[in-house]
This record gives sequence, C-alpha cells and structure tokens, in this order.
Amino acid sequence: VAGFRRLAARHLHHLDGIEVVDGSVVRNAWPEDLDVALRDQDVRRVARRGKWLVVHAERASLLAHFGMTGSLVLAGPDAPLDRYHRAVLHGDADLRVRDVRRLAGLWLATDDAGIDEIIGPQGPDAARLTTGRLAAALRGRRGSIKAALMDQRIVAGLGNMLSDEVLWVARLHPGRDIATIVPREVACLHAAVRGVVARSARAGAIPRTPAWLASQRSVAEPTCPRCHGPLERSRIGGRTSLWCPHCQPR
DNA sequence: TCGCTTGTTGATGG
DNA sequence: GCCATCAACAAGCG
Repeated sequence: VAGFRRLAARHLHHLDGIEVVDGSVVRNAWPEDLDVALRDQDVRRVARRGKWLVVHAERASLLAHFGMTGSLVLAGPDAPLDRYHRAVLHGDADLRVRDVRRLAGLWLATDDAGIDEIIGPQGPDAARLTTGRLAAALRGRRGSIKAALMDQRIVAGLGNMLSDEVLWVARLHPGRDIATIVPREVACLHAAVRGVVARSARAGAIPRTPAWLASQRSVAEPTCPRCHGPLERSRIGGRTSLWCPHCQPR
C-alpha cells in the first residue's frame, strides 16, 4: 500500500472523475454518486493508514482497501482494460484499481469523521511504531504474538507474510504467548517491525530476495535463509505460518 | 475435484 | 470480556 500511495501521490494531482467498471467494488455509495462527489477537483493529499489508502480531494475523500490481491496500476488512456480492472481514477494520468479476487473495495467519505468510521479502530501504524507504543498495544493481552501482529486494532499494516518476516527477524516463535514476552523481546520485535516495514515500503512490495524468509514461501522444502535448516509450516491465527524451529524456539 | 492462497468480518464456543 | 476457530466473501492455480 505504501507503493500504491507513492504512485497516487506522484500521478494523481487532479481528479477528473472515477469510472467504475465493476459496480461491486464500490462499497458504500452508488458508483454514480462516487464519481459526482469526487470529480473535477484537486487532490490535496494522498495518505496511507495501515492497509488503507486515503485520497483527500477538495470536497470528499476516496478510501481504498486492496484485500489480498488488489493493486493500483498506472495505465495509459488507451491501454486496454482486462477483466480484473474494477475502476479507473481519471486524472493527470489514469490509475486503475485491479483485483483478481474482488476482495478490494472503494469507499466514499465526505469528512474526517466519515473516514474514521469507515476505517474503524486501528492500532499504531507499523511504519511509525515505537517500542513504547508496541508495549502498550500488547499489554494485558493473551494469545499468540502472531495473531496480535496481524490484528489491525493492535498494530496497523501487518498481514500474514509481513508478520512471519518480522517474527523471523526478531527470532520469536509465531505461537509464542504474549504474556511471556519480556521487555528486551518487545524492543527486538519493534526493531524488526520497523526494519522489515521500511524495506518493504521502499521496495513497494515484500522482497522475495534470498535473504528474506518470504523467498521460501512457496518452496516445496523451504529452508531458513539464516541457519539453512528446514523451516516449519503450521496454522496460527487461522493462517499459514512459516518459521524456523532453530532460530525461533518456543 | 480438492485444497490452498498476501485480508476482513461476524458467529460461535471456551 | 477476551481469545480461538470457522465460515464467508471470491477466483485462480497446481
């Protein structure tokens, strides 16, 4: 989403209008109303809040959430639409919302309160996390650390893959009970979140280079990029976790 | 055909 | 009240 934000900030200084290709992508308005509310105005600011993209225009804001497979792509005006393009933001250039699985969505907000209401409760943003904020967010909680990292109300911006990456860097077992984590480990976890998120955001995606755990994600017999031992897969917090039993002991 | 997948939400049960 | 699990959403892939 950080990459999508950069793309929009660079190419979307003015909104001519929003062309909705697949009506189901607009979640809280009729496509015509979304277009009417946002057309023919300058873009004041493009912000990211956790996994949300917020385009602040003069009279209203457009919110986008990309689900698992959604993306924002730059396209020339004459580039053909494919079946996965759901909407086109017409401006200085065209930005298209593309999504294979249709879990991405667009929302219209007419003021700041509306934005907050749509996004709902969010924890501190992973990219601006501090050790103190992380400690506060985890305080008094039970359950696995991985489920907490993926919970947007606790820390905003981390999903399944980034959480695995962060825990691997911090050498913490994904199933580790929050109640047993000591301050030194919280500090280590915080450093891992900041480092992993900063490098991913800069790249515009989670790097799949050999030094990253993510490089082993879809490998049949994954091995640890650090100790080269075999990695384990298990289900934690309802999603598949990849972790190193040697580097991340329970 | 089955089981899996980078996200979120709501129901249900402990 | 908090937490875990599951189903649903949806479509592609091996």
